[in-house]
Amino acid sequence: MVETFQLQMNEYLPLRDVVFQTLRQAILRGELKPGERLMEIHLAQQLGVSRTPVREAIRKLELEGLVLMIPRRGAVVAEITVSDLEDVLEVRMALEELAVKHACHSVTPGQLAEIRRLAEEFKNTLSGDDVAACAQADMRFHDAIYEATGNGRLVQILNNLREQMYRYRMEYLKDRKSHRNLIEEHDGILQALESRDEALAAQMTARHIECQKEYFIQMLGPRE
Amino acid sequence: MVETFQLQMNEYLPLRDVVFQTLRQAILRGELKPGERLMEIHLAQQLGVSRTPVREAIRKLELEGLVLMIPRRGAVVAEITVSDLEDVLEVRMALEELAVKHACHSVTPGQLAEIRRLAEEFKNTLSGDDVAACAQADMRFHDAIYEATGNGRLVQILNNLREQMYRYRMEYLKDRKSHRNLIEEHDGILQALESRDEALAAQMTARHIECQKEYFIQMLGPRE
DNA sequence: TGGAACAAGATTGTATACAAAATGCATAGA
DNA sequence: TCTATGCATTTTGTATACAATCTTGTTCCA
Repeated sequence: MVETFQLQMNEYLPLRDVVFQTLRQAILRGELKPGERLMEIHLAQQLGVSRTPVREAIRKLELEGLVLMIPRRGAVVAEITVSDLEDVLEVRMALEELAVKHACHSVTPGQLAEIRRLAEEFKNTLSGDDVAACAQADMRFHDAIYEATGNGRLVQILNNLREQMYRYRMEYLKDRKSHRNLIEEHDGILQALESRDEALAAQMTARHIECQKEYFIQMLGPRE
Repeated sequence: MVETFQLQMNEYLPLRDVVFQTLRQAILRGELKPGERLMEIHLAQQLGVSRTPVREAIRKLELEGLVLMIPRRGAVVAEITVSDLEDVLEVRMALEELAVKHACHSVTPGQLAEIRRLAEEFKNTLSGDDVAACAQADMRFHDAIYEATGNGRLVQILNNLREQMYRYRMEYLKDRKSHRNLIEEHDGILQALESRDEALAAQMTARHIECQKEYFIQMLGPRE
């Protein structure tokens, strides 16, 4: 099985960053599967670069937890167990609640309008078939809320936690049965933000995460 | 000004990891100051290794946000502003509360005994003069609580957030006026855990963080 | 047939080499 | 004196080289 992920050299970026992003996406999207070994020479040849940028990219993936380093054996794509996923979701729940509560009193009218627009945009993508576009739109909606907190560190951690679950979110979005709930949940969060009701916003957000959690666990439970 | 941080090659670890930990500590402890450039050859020579492990270490520091990469100019130690510190503390507050509440119902009697022992040990170190030892003991006390949650991701993030503030915590611990409060706060948390009172535990933890926050802000406020 | 020992190949860890870019200084000209 | 230009130096980005280690497969012996 020969994977073929291409480097996209749009702008001038160091190769290591391009390789990092390429490998990162390949892992998060499941093109590189858990347990698979990342061998430097092979990756380098496939991407048309030398080992050096590949190694540096792997160092970053290592810190992010996406690959596991085994000394003198190299990197393997990290497994994600149900238990890992539950751990991540528990932290995410706490931080998403923090974010939305914070946003309730820090969001500007302009940001609120943007969030409203993004919620609408998300609804529109759901009617289409492009799951990746849905994921993008969903991400932008939530990002707008994160940004409204003005807490850069919170934004960074939440982004990271969300991306840990990219694969599973895609499955969730593919399932049309979840669409109705998603729209309602986003609307709920939006309304809570508009009325600046912290408690309600937290509650809506918690439900939003909880629904995903149940789906993931149901999806993964039987397998492992 | 010639910095002299030595590599400590206790066990067999890849050089890149030794370099990473060495540079990381040097930054967190303030030996490498914000704004300072990290030049590969110099660091390599100083540490007695080649550029390769140094570069790989820098890639990890970059992802962690401890250094800032400027393309074709290299790495500089990231600035930490008061605002950054407040951001970190806000996230930490939420996650410390999550951890202690979780621990309230997941801590085993054995773990509780260990936490009690570590609280005692912390008190003992406070009577001495070794600030680093105090920091260690404090860390172990909190780690034991984190571990009691059984949530590996939460442990990892909390550890990381705590280390972001290493420098400032040291100042806090040096100030003998804070000792009395610290002991009381730890006792409060311990008692809440023993009675498995989630609300009280969260409240005690919040106060613990809040005190540190006030100290840090008071300390840094005038300067920047 | 089973297992241990050894050898060949593959892979990582580290060092070094080389090219491209950025910086800084010196010098020339207005 | 001030500015601009060009050259030398420094530094990064990438590639390659070499050694240490691990894996694997084969052979030999019990």
